[in-house]
Amino acid sequence: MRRDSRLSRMLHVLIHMDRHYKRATSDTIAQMLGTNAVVVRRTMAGLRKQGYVHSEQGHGGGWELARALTDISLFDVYQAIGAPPLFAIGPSVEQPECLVEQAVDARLNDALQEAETLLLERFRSVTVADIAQDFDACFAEHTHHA
Amino acid sequence: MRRDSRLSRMLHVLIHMDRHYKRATSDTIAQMLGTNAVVVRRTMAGLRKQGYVHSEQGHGGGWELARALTDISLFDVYQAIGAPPLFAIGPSVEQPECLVEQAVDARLNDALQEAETLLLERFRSVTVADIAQDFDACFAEHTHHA
DNA sequence: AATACACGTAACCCGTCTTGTTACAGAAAG
DNA sequence: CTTTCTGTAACAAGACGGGTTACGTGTATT
Repeated sequence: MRRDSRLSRMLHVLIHMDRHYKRATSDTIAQMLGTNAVVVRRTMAGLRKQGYVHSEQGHGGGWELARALTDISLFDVYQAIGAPPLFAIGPSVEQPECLVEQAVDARLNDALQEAETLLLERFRSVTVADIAQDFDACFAEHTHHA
Repeated sequence: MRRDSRLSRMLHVLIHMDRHYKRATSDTIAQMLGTNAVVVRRTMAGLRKQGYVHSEQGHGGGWELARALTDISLFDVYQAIGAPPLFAIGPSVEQPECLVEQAVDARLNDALQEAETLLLERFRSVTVADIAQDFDACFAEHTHHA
């Protein structure tokens, strides 16, 4: 396990759910993602809390979209999974006493902050529907050549 | 231990070495960084291989700068420690078969790539000497008010 | 020569975090 | 009342940075 793949996975599943004519069970979704049902429930819990998806218990239950993909941005999904840390590098301690270390961390945090702002800005400006469109275009291309 | 702090630590120590009139031992450096001598040697090994610092064994030995801080950028140091992964998030698999997943990962990688480019650009444009100057300014300010 | 000092490196453990897995309780449909 | 679901808790696995011990090697001092 290297990098947190929850964002990627949730985007992936949201698009599949949009294409799925009926409720999808955690098991069905797990097979799509190549993982397991418990992981799906665990990760989707955040999306449910934010009202992006809805789950029904019992026989015939499962998951379904509660909002249009046009109303869900990558940022929304990122927030819904708990806004995990974006960067794998950073300063060593929170409040260093050493002034040299403070100067180092200030510069480092500046650069990281800039990158984070840009990244989250991109996340905000892209909806899951945009990605679904990318897929549609790619799929059309794919079948056209086949 | 959350985020990789090697870059921060190496920048920190390079500035201290520039201020240090003589060779610094791994133990001395370890105390500055709040860590231990073996970790220092391990991490500094990368800087030595790139020729940014030089180490001398035996009695009276230790570490010294092999280049001016003006000639070492944050990017150089980042590379020297092995260019560890910058991001803590990312796609789930390398080459997904699912076209939906491919579309998701493409968008995600686009955004990550943009952020990485920006970050490394900042790293390239800042020298360790720049940070040392920040410290000097801050230190002057500090003693002035005291 | 002997000793003390300091780097070089391998080996191992620990803490943290994501992910996978098992187990079990609750709810809804047949 | 059994089957099919979700909802959680609990725990193991794997990865990775960092801390620690141990031991080898080179160098100056005595």
